[in-house]
Amino acid sequence: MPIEIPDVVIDRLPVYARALAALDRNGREVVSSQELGAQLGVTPAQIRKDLSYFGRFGKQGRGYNVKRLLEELHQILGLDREWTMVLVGVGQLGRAIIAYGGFAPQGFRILGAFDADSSVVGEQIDHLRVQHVDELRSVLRATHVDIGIVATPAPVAQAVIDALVGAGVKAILNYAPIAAHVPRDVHVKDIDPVLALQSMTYYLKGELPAGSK
Amino acid sequence: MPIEIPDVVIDRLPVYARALAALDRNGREVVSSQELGAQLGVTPAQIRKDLSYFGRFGKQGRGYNVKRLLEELHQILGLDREWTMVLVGVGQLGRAIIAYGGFAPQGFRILGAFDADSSVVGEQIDHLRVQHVDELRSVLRATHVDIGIVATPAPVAQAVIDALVGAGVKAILNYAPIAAHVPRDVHVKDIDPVLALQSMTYYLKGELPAGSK
DNA sequence: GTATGTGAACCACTTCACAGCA
DNA sequence: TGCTGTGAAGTGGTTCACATAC
Repeated sequence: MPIEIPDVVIDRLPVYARALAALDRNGREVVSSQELGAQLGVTPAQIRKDLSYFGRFGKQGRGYNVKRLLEELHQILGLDREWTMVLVGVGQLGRAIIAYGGFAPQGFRILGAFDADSSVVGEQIDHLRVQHVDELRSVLRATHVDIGIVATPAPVAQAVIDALVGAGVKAILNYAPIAAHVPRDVHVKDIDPVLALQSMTYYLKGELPAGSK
Repeated sequence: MPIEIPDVVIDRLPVYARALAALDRNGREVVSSQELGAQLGVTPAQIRKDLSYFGRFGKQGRGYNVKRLLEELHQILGLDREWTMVLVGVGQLGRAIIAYGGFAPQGFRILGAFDADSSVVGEQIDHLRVQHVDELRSVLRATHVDIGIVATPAPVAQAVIDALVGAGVKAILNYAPIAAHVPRDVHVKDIDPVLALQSMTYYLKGELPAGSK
């Protein structure tokens, strides 16, 4: 029984994987935790400790084989297969998410798009035809979907999340500005640039205006 | 000399503020840490302790005055004024960011948009005319800008960040999939939905397919 | 010589639990 | 009585430092 692995560790693994993929593209064959850490702004010990939860991937005196470690991380994270998603909320934000080219190359595929506004339903956006949100349940019953993306206005977001969870979806990527309520076995990650800005301003407050020396 | 306030605390304050704003819109006058915590999935003690770094805003036996606490948080976070931003990278993502309606109501204003692609320069997007990235420095010298938004492809993101930092910008909202290198007095928040997805898959890996009961 | 893997020490944040006040 | 504010205790994650292996 492996001991419990901290969530923060899991959150860092994709960052390591991303850096290793870049090194690999550059033809790099080996990295030390030292060098990887410098590149990522993480201590070498952090990296070694994180990896040690999952195995012994390095060679003393040498470092880590880039390709090998990248494959291991993909396996650990489940990135060695494709994941399916549905998007709910086809406003400006939803359209941008559909158009976003960053998901597919990483194996995340949007299978369906849903909206409550019947003037949007039926519209073709990229490769998707927008369906009415009432059909969400039956679509989820018919098709295997791993992840729900929520890009609705705040007031309806919780209801949408309830519907997704009710249909068995265990992971939510939440763009709506609410604190989602989900059962403990459902995973939620929030994407909220406004919150990110609003915490940075705390530190800016004390500063001199930008540009002044 | 106030003792050092943990960054995690600062990150939570905007979340509290958002919830308080919602309560206020609903006409709610008072909340207890208990209730606010239940709403946000945070322990009441957490909330009280976080707030205690900044003052004593509650009344024993009653709770917190919603309006009052919201104002205090705005003040603490510096949200009682407007913040100016520039966007670099006017691709699909950059356009979506410009079109995004969530910044302005919170006091975050995009003053300029920049791109290296001369076929994009001059284009009018929303209220902005795209400028060449070479003009970034002179614009930043002429205009006070608090925050830089980076929405470029990964390979040029660090150079753009260097330019922003070189011009005195102390906060970066980074949408590019890189680990930014900045001096210690510059603040960076990353927005990366792919990383969010890639850590959730770790937990999904073990699960049964969605929808199976 | 060099860099990993890891128990132990350390540090930071969270939670407890209760005194104090409305 | 009810809920805040807060030292003290507890917990969990990070860093250290060194034995180990290449």
